Amino acid sequence: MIRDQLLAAVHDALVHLGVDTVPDGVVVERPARREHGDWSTNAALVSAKAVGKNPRELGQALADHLDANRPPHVEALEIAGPGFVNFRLAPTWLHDVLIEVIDEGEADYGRLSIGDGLTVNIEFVSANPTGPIHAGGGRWGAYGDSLARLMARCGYEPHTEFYINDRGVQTVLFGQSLAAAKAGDETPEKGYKGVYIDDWAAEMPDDVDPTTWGIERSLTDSRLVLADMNVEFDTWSSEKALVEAGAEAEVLDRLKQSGLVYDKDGATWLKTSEYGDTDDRVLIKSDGEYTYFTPDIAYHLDKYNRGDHLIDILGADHHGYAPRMRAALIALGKPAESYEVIIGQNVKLVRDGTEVKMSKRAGDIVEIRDLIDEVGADVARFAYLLQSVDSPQTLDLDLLSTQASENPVFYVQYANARIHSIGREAAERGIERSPLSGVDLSVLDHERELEVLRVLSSLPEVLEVAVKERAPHKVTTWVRELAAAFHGFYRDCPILRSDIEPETQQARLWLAEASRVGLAIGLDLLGVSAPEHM
RNA sequence: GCGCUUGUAGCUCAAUUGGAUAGAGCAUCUGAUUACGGAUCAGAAGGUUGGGGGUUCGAGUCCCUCCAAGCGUACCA
Repeated sequence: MIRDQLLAAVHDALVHLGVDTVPDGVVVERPARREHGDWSTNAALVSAKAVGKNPRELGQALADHLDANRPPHVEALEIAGPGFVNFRLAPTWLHDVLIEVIDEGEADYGRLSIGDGLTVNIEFVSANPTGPIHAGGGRWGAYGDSLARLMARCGYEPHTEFYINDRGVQTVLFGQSLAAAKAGDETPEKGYKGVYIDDWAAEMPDDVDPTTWGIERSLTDSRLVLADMNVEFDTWSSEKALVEAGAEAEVLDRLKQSGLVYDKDGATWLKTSEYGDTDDRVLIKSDGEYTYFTPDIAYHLDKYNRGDHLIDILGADHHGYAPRMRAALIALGKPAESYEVIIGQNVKLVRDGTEVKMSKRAGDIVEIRDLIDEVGADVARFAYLLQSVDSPQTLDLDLLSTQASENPVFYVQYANARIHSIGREAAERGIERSPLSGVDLSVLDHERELEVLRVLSSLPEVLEVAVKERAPHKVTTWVRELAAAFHGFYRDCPILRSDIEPETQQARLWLAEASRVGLAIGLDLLGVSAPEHM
């Protein structure tokens, strides 16, 4: 890749100029501003101190040396600002990008190997099976699924899981609430209320265990709505099954071997404070029951059977949970860095200008189902992935539905539809793309054309940063940029118009095809469809 | 009180993880269509990056300190 070639040239030049050990901070990057060239290096700024020169002086020497030994495509070099060396490249480097995109195609362009085959277990959503998933939970579905897709493209082997808390106090209460609703009795103390309880109770047959039936009803609902969002899990893990297989006792034994288990006040504790937790935690309550924590440790241990690296995606309301789980896993001999927790900030839902507080028990929830039915899966999913999970998200339900047609997702999908429209129109006129190897790409020199290629060229870098930072929203940003570049190209560079030279037409047809490939890759990573018509 | 996270344009959010003049969308205003889909394109306006201090060639980004918001601080799950 061009970037590596430039970096290698910079390294050589630095060594030639007496910088024996090139600092790690030396990079080749894309300048923020076009007038600063196509690529730029901070080498002189970072290395100046080591050789006792001022940055501009070193930068000039660097530029001179690189000018005398030009890397491929480089047309001009200049020194700017505090000592940046800027590379100006001939458009040929972008024509090479087009060839690369077409050759590698949807399946392989931007595919990276940085994951090196590491198996990663990603758990997300894991909403309690005591009701429908609310619109806030949809964020984790969209995020987790896209993260898995992103990791798969970057050389990891992700395995996605949904943990089902299908036993314990809450599930019993849920069953009781269903039974009460069916019998027309009052909701039990701290029980579950809401329209869905009444609806489900009405569906419930007479001769079933309400808890078991209710959990299954809830899971069916969750599976369907997640599938509608294009979110699929490789494994649905049942807490109940784990417990019935004796996993708690087993994990307790293993924990005891760490010497960190002790009894106090009639309860059994794990000394999680040994590994960074603020307090020790209870494994077995004084009434003899396991806490939620114990089977969950067993579950996390179990997940290592399906991944060498664990990722938990948790809402901010569960962030306090991470230190104790990490401590427990360390106690079990797992490397601290093999357990990763991603804390996502919660979603705030606004309707009629006021926040909707969500609680399953109070029955006041906005279901993800409602959101999808109202705005569509693509709009919902794109909206979730529009921003970083580090920042709290405000979803204005009114805005999302009334502005559905102005949603950025349509802007991107429209670009795709236009490309397909060109294809249809070309077919109708009997115009075909001739083999790329015979097409003269040098005619692609319009700024609009080059901009499309520039955006396409950045995909590998975007994916690298996105996967390292667990930030699929960067893919969203990129795909919007690509759509913008394409719309600009489409507007200013006609392809099928009768006065367009055949050479130009061929090159532009291929450019459109490369754009299609880029959009397809980006939208697929986001789990959003790429319709051919709109 | 303590801990985690966040604070960027009127609104919703970006910003190549320390780079050059902080960018998009929406909303507002102004332009563009004998065209392959106008769900488009171009432009204007909008900012003391919550306040203050520090680190260095260089800070929205790192450190300290205030301010504000969200979340957490169970022998609940």
